[in-house]
Amino acid sequence: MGITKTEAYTTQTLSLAALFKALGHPARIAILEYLAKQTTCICGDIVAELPLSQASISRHLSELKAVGLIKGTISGTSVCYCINSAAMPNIIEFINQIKSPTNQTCCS
Amino acid sequence: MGITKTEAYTTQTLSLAALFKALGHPARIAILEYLAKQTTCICGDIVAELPLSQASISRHLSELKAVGLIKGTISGTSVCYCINSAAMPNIIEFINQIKSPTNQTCCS
DNA sequence: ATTTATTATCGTAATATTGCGATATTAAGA
DNA sequence: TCTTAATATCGCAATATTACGATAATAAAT
Repeated sequence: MGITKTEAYTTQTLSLAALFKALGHPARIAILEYLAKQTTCICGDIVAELPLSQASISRHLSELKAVGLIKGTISGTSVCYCINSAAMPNIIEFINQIKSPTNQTCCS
Repeated sequence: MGITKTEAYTTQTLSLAALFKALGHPARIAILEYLAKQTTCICGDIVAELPLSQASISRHLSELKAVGLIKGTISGTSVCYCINSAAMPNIIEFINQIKSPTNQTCCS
Protein backbone atom coordinates (compact mmCIF):
# COMPACT_ATOMS: atom_id res chain seq x y z
CA MET A 1 0.00 0.00 0.00
CA GLY A 2 2.84 2.38 0.40
CA ILE A 3 3.38 4.20 3.63
CA THR A 4 0.28 4.74 5.71
CA LYS A 5 0.23 6.78 8.89
CA THR A 6 -1.70 4.22 10.88
CA GLU A 7 -0.92 5.85 14.20
CA ALA A 8 -2.98 8.88 13.22
CA TYR A 9 -6.34 7.13 13.17
CA THR A 10 -8.68 5.57 15.67
CA THR A 11 -8.83 1.82 16.00
CA GLN A 12 -12.33 1.87 14.65
CA THR A 13 -11.35 3.82 11.56
CA LEU A 14 -8.45 1.47 10.96
CA SER A 15 -10.55 -1.65 11.27
CA LEU A 16 -13.25 -0.29 9.02
CA ALA A 17 -10.64 0.58 6.43
CA ALA A 18 -9.17 -2.91 6.72
CA LEU A 19 -12.59 -4.42 6.18
CA PHE A 20 -13.15 -2.34 3.07
CA LYS A 21 -9.67 -3.00 1.81
CA ALA A 22 -10.38 -6.72 1.97
CA LEU A 23 -13.46 -6.06 -0.14
CA GLY A 24 -11.43 -3.95 -2.54
CA HIS A 25 -10.31 -6.63 -4.95
CA PRO A 26 -12.39 -8.22 -7.69
CA ALA A 27 -11.24 -11.74 -6.87
CA ARG A 28 -12.43 -11.36 -3.31
CA ILE A 29 -15.74 -9.87 -4.42
CA ALA A 30 -16.13 -12.82 -6.77
CA ILE A 31 -15.36 -15.25 -3.98
CA LEU A 32 -17.96 -13.68 -1.73
CA GLU A 33 -20.52 -13.65 -4.51
CA TYR A 34 -19.87 -17.31 -5.12
CA LEU A 35 -20.21 -18.16 -1.45
CA ALA A 36 -23.42 -16.16 -1.24
CA LYS A 37 -24.88 -17.89 -4.26
CA GLN A 38 -24.71 -21.24 -2.56
CA THR A 39 -27.17 -22.30 0.07
CA THR A 40 -24.63 -24.07 2.12
CA CYS A 41 -20.97 -23.92 3.03
CA ILE A 42 -18.48 -24.59 0.33
CA CYS A 43 -16.00 -27.30 1.04
CA GLY A 44 -13.23 -27.29 -1.42
CA ASP A 45 -14.18 -26.27 -4.91
CA ILE A 46 -13.48 -22.57 -4.83
CA VAL A 47 -10.27 -22.83 -6.82
CA ALA A 48 -12.20 -24.15 -9.83
CA GLU A 49 -14.45 -21.10 -9.78
CA LEU A 50 -11.87 -18.46 -10.54
CA PRO A 51 -9.09 -18.10 -13.07
CA LEU A 52 -6.41 -17.88 -10.45
CA SER A 53 -3.92 -20.35 -9.16
CA GLN A 54 -4.54 -22.31 -6.01
CA ALA A 55 -1.90 -20.27 -4.24
CA SER A 56 -3.57 -16.99 -5.13
CA ILE A 57 -7.04 -18.14 -4.11
CA SER A 58 -5.71 -19.37 -0.84
CA ARG A 59 -4.17 -15.97 -0.22
CA HIS A 60 -7.42 -14.17 -0.96
CA LEU A 61 -9.36 -16.52 1.26
CA SER A 62 -6.99 -15.91 4.12
CA GLU A 63 -7.35 -12.16 3.71
CA LEU A 64 -11.11 -12.43 3.81
CA LYS A 65 -10.81 -14.60 6.87
CA ALA A 66 -8.36 -12.27 8.59
CA VAL A 67 -10.90 -9.46 8.66
CA GLY A 68 -13.72 -11.77 9.61
CA LEU A 69 -15.70 -11.66 6.38
CA ILE A 70 -15.67 -15.42 6.04
CA LYS A 71 -15.28 -18.36 8.33
CA GLY A 72 -13.37 -21.51 7.53
CA THR A 73 -13.57 -24.86 9.19
CA ILE A 74 -11.24 -27.73 8.49
CA SER A 75 -13.05 -30.81 7.28
CA GLY A 76 -10.76 -33.65 6.53
CA THR A 77 -8.36 -32.67 3.80
CA SER A 78 -10.46 -29.75 2.66
CA VAL A 79 -11.74 -26.58 4.26
CA CYS A 80 -15.34 -25.47 4.46
CA TYR A 81 -15.93 -21.79 3.90
CA CYS A 82 -18.94 -19.64 4.44
CA ILE A 83 -19.75 -16.00 4.84
CA ASN A 84 -19.66 -14.56 8.31
CA SER A 85 -22.73 -12.40 8.58
CA ALA A 86 -21.45 -10.98 11.82
CA ALA A 87 -19.06 -8.76 9.89
CA MET A 88 -21.81 -6.96 8.01
CA PRO A 89 -23.41 -4.75 10.67
CA ASN A 90 -20.27 -2.65 11.01
CA ILE A 91 -20.25 -2.00 7.30
CA ILE A 92 -23.93 -1.22 7.08
CA GLU A 93 -23.71 1.06 10.07
CA PHE A 94 -20.89 3.02 8.49
CA ILE A 95 -22.64 3.35 5.16
CA ASN A 96 -25.79 4.52 6.88
CA GLN A 97 -23.82 7.06 8.85
CA ILE A 98 -22.20 8.27 5.66
CA LYS A 99 -25.21 8.52 3.43
CA SER A 100 -26.85 10.65 6.04
CA PRO A 101 -28.63 13.95 5.75
CA THR A 102 -26.09 16.38 4.46
CA ASN A 103 -27.84 19.51 3.36
CA GLN A 104 -26.58 19.84 -0.12
CA THR A 105 -26.34 23.57 -0.23
CA CYS A 106 -23.68 23.76 -2.88
CA CYS A 107 -22.85 20.42 -4.45
CA SER A 108 -26.09 19.99 -6.31
CA MET B 1 -1.96 -3.31 -6.19
CA GLY B 2 0.35 -5.56 -8.02
CA ILE B 3 -0.86 -7.41 -11.04
CA THR B 4 -4.59 -7.96 -11.17
CA LYS B 5 -6.35 -9.97 -13.84
CA THR B 6 -9.03 -7.41 -14.49
CA GLU B 7 -10.14 -9.03 -17.71
CA ALA B 8 -11.37 -12.03 -15.78
CA TYR B 9 -14.17 -10.27 -13.94
CA THR B 10 -17.48 -8.68 -14.80
CA THR B 11 -17.77 -4.92 -15.03
CA GLN B 12 -20.02 -4.95 -12.01
CA THR B 13 -17.55 -6.91 -9.93
CA LEU B 14 -14.76 -4.58 -10.96
CA SER B 15 -16.69 -1.44 -10.12
CA LEU B 16 -17.80 -2.78 -6.77
CA ALA B 17 -14.21 -3.67 -5.97
CA ALA B 18 -13.10 -0.19 -7.01
CA LEU B 19 -15.69 1.35 -4.73
CA PHE B 20 -14.54 -0.74 -1.79
CA LYS B 21 -10.93 -0.08 -2.60
CA ALA B 22 -11.59 3.63 -2.34
CA LEU B 23 -13.06 2.98 1.09
CA GLY B 24 -10.09 0.85 2.05
CA HIS B 25 -7.87 3.53 3.46
CA PRO B 26 -8.15 5.12 6.90
CA ALA B 27 -7.60 8.63 5.61
CA ARG B 28 -10.51 8.28 3.22
CA ILE B 29 -12.71 6.79 5.92
CA ALA B 30 -11.78 9.72 8.13
CA ILE B 31 -12.59 12.19 5.36
CA LEU B 32 -16.01 10.62 4.84
CA GLU B 33 -16.69 10.59 8.56
CA TYR B 34 -15.79 14.24 8.73
CA LEU B 35 -18.02 15.12 5.82
CA ALA B 36 -20.87 13.15 7.35
CA LYS B 37 -20.45 14.85 10.69
CA GLN B 38 -21.19 18.23 9.18
CA THR B 39 -24.66 19.29 8.29
CA THR B 40 -23.61 21.09 5.17
CA CYS B 41 -21.02 20.91 2.44
CA ILE B 42 -17.45 21.55 3.40
CA CYS B 43 -15.70 24.24 1.47
CA GLY B 44 -12.03 24.18 2.06
CA ASP B 45 -11.03 23.15 5.55
CA ILE B 46 -10.49 19.47 5.12
CA VAL B 47 -6.72 19.70 5.11
CA ALA B 48 -6.73 21.01 8.66
CA GLU B 49 -8.70 17.99 9.82
CA LEU B 50 -6.15 15.31 9.08
CA PRO B 51 -2.45 14.88 9.74
CA LEU B 52 -1.58 14.68 6.10
CA SER B 53 -0.11 17.14 3.69
CA GLN B 54 -2.29 19.16 1.37
CA ALA B 55 -1.02 17.12 -1.57
CA SER B 56 -1.99 13.84 0.05
CA ILE B 57 -5.46 15.01 1.05
CA SER B 58 -6.06 16.27 -2.45
CA ARG B 59 -5.13 12.87 -3.79
CA HIS B 60 -7.48 11.06 -1.42
CA LEU B 61 -10.29 13.44 -2.28
CA SER B 62 -9.82 12.84 -5.95
CA GLU B 63 -9.92 9.09 -5.43
CA LEU B 64 -13.16 9.38 -3.51
CA LYS B 65 -14.53 11.55 -6.25
CA ALA B 66 -13.37 9.21 -9.02
CA VAL B 67 -15.57 6.41 -7.72
CA GLY B 68 -18.47 8.74 -7.01
CA LEU B 69 -18.41 8.63 -3.22
CA ILE B 70 -18.18 12.40 -2.95
CA LYS B 71 -19.05 15.36 -5.09
CA GLY B 72 -16.99 18.49 -5.42
CA THR B 73 -17.96 21.86 -6.72
CA ILE B 74 -15.60 24.70 -7.35
CA SER B 75 -16.45 27.77 -5.35
CA GLY B 76 -14.09 30.61 -5.93
CA THR B 77 -10.61 29.61 -4.89
CA SER B 78 -11.83 26.69 -2.84
CA VAL B 79 -13.81 23.54 -3.52
CA CYS B 80 -16.98 22.44 -1.77
CA TYR B 81 -17.22 18.77 -0.98
CA CYS B 82 -20.07 16.62 0.15
CA ILE B 83 -21.00 13.00 0.24
CA ASN B 84 -22.77 11.58 -2.75
CA SER B 85 -25.53 9.41 -1.33
CA ALA B 86 -26.18 7.99 -4.76
CA ALA B 87 -23.15 5.76 -4.39
CA MET B 88 -24.48 3.96 -1.34
CA PRO B 89 -27.26 1.77 -2.73
CA ASN B 90 -24.79 -0.36 -4.70
CA ILE B 91 -22.81 -1.00 -1.57
CA ILE B 92 -25.80 -1.76 0.57
CA GLU B 93 -27.22 -4.06 -2.05
CA PHE B 94 -24.00 -6.03 -2.24
CA ILE B 95 -23.71 -6.36 1.51
CA ASN B 96 -27.29 -7.51 1.75
CA GLN B 97 -26.71 -10.05 -0.96
CA ILE B 98 -23.64 -11.27 0.87
CA LYS B 99 -24.98 -11.53 4.36
CA SER B 100 -27.79 -13.64 3.05
CA PRO B 101 -29.19 -16.94 4.18
CA THR B 102 -26.31 -19.36 4.04
CA ASN B 103 -27.24 -22.47 5.95
CA GLN B 104 -24.31 -22.79 8.22
CA THR B 105 -24.09 -26.52 8.20
CA CYS B 106 -20.44 -26.74 9.01
CA CYS B 107 -18.84 -23.42 9.87
CA SER B 108 -20.58 -22.95 13.17
C1' DA C 1 -1.03 43.50 -13.26
C1' DT C 2 0.44 41.58 -8.89
C1' DT C 3 -0.27 39.34 -4.97
C1' DT C 4 -2.69 36.00 -2.15
C1' DA C 5 -5.26 31.86 -1.28
C1' DT C 6 -6.62 27.39 -2.48
C1' DT C 7 -6.41 23.15 -4.81
C1' DA C 8 -4.21 20.00 -8.32
C1' DT C 9 -0.42 17.69 -10.36
C1' DC C 10 4.39 16.00 -10.96
C1' DG C 11 8.31 13.42 -9.53
C1' DT C 12 10.29 10.44 -6.40
C1' DA C 13 11.24 7.25 -2.49
C1' DA C 14 9.35 3.92 0.53
C1' DT C 15 6.35 0.27 1.08
C1' DA C 16 2.31 -2.88 -0.10
C1' DT C 17 -0.20 -5.92 -3.09
C1' DT C 18 -0.80 -9.44 -6.54
C1' DG C 19 0.13 -13.63 -8.83
C1' DC C 20 2.56 -17.76 -9.52
C1' DG C 21 5.60 -21.82 -9.17
C1' DA C 22 7.59 -24.54 -5.86
C1' DT C 23 7.32 -26.56 -1.66
C1' DA C 24 5.46 -27.52 2.94
C1' DT C 25 1.73 -29.11 5.72
C1' DT C 26 -2.05 -31.85 7.05
C1' DA C 27 -5.37 -35.49 6.92
C1' DA C 28 -7.49 -39.44 4.64
C1' DG C 29 -7.14 -43.82 2.33
C1' DA C 30 -4.90 -48.03 0.62
C1' DT D 1 3.77 -46.60 6.19
C1' DC D 2 3.23 -44.72 1.62
C1' DT D 3 0.55 -42.41 -1.39
C1' DT D 4 -2.95 -39.19 -2.60
C1' DA D 5 -5.60 -35.01 -2.00
C1' DA D 6 -6.30 -30.47 -0.44
C1' DT D 7 -4.80 -26.24 1.38
C1' DA D 8 -1.15 -23.08 3.17
C1' DT D 9 3.17 -20.75 2.92
C1' DC D 10 7.60 -19.12 0.86
C1' DG D 11 10.18 -16.46 -2.37
C1' DC D 12 10.26 -13.79 -6.19
C1' DA D 13 9.10 -10.44 -9.97
C1' DA D 14 5.89 -7.14 -11.55
C1' DT D 15 3.06 -3.49 -10.46
C1' DA D 16 0.28 -0.30 -7.34
C1' DT D 17 -0.25 2.70 -3.48
C1' DT D 18 1.07 6.22 -0.27
C1' DA D 19 3.17 10.36 1.23
C1' DC D 20 5.57 14.51 0.56
C1' DG D 21 7.94 18.62 -1.27
C1' DA D 22 7.93 21.38 -5.09
C1' DT D 23 5.52 23.50 -8.46
C1' DA D 24 1.60 24.54 -11.47
C1' DA D 25 -3.02 26.18 -12.08
C1' DT D 26 -6.95 28.90 -11.00
C1' DA D 27 -9.64 32.54 -9.09
C1' DA D 28 -10.31 36.38 -5.91
C1' DA D 29 -8.65 40.67 -3.99
C1' DT D 30 -5.77 44.72 -3.90
